[in-house]
Amino acid sequence: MLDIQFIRDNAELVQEKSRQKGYDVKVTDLLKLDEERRNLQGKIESLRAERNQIADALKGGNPSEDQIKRGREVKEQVAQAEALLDPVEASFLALLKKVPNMPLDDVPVGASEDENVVAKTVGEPTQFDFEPKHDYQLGEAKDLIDKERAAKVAGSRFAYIKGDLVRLQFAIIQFVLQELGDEAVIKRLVEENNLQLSTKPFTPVLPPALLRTEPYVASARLDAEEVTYKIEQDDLWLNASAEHTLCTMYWNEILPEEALPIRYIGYSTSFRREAGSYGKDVEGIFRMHQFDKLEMEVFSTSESGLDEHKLMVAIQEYLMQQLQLPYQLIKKCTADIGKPNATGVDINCWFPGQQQYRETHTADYMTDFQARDLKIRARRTSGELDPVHTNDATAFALGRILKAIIENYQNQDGSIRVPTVLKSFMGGAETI
RNA sequence: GGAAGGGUGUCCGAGUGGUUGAAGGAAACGGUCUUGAAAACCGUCGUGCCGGCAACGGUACCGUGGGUUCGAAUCCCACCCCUUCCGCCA
Repeated sequence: MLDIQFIRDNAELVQEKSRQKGYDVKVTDLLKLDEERRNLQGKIESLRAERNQIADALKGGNPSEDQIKRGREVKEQVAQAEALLDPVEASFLALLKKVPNMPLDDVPVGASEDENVVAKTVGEPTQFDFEPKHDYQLGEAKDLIDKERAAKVAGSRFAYIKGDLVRLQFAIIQFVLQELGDEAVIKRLVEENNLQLSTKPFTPVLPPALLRTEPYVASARLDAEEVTYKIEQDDLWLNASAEHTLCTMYWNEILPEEALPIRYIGYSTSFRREAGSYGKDVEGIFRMHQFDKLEMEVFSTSESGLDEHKLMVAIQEYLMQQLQLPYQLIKKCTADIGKPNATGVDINCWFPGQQQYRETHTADYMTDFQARDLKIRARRTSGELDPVHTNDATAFALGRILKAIIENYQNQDGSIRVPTVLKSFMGGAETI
């Protein structure tokens, strides 16, 4: 959530920026409730002070009938005042939670994803002297993807990924862990982008794939039950991304400033109900109920949060360039960055089967919005406590990136070339 | 699934209904000592909210939510979570 003090001090700005994000919150209503709440709270607190004084005076026991009577009266008054405050407090909190994070000033203002801005295009759409095929055509022909049998067993939007395609996935994982675990790579990207950052490499993490409601809600990421699977029996949700179980890792903790930045590269299977997207992308492995993902998560100080975001985008581009995949860098507009985000970038990779750029990566910078709810704070060397800043970003969503490789690296005979940087992890194989 | 034990501050850990925002220890910070460091010694040291320019004052918080009481970390009820043992299983 946003800092209420910030909202009090910047009511008009908050109203305007919320509107830009498509959240029609009534800031004046919120502030009215805030004032009401503070008034009631003041009254309750002075009544409580009186109650405490009475109790204090009676320390040691043997109170008289009169004293007990007076104590009871004040107690009754406190209860009445609290009963008035409770609903006000509840509506105040509900409204406060509706306020989205403020977009940074350079986020393009737009009403829908159509107004996202292409910041740059790297590489050219892959050229073929034959009609390029889709992932499912190539994958099914070579028995690398079997969705039909998966549908029999698990339903639509599931697949058996097989054979060399599995080896390719593990090659990508190995490659990413190698690059992100290499301080020299991080250092180069930090320097090339003029970032004031530590060169600390990313620590690989295998997080749990399920999480409980309470931390999930606190992460501000459980906004739509349509996208997330719930295990009713056990109050557990299947994570829709490793970021959900990574950002909640330090829930309710105070981290020493010296520990920051904390940089993780998580690997987890991700589950999505895709309830709102019936009929969309039903072919191939672009939009699945289950896919594996390598996800970066960084906890940092407030000063370095934005640079950490830039570093993560630089890493995404670096990885795409290493795989020599053509892509566009998309600056998401206010309507598309999402409620907890201050800024957001997508990478859309070129898919020859569809002849278009489609989203394969996203990078989210939440400033302190997420950490305030998660109560993750940094103990600064000055002794102050400060919510940390959080960033998450896709390294690779394996389903989509496998599809991108299959389609961009296809030969006319249906074989698929192995990207150069992955060959060493594929036993030197040239094609699959 | 069966049984037991626990959730207290940055961490460990004590806590008899009022003198407890909470002993003691560790860590951290400041200092004394030292050529320097360590050790030793002295001091400081929870968080949120409200009010105040501030010093500070008020209030809440001992897993969560209720209850009893003039007064609850402490008593009662419900729930959540963790650990250990047995069973089952990878």
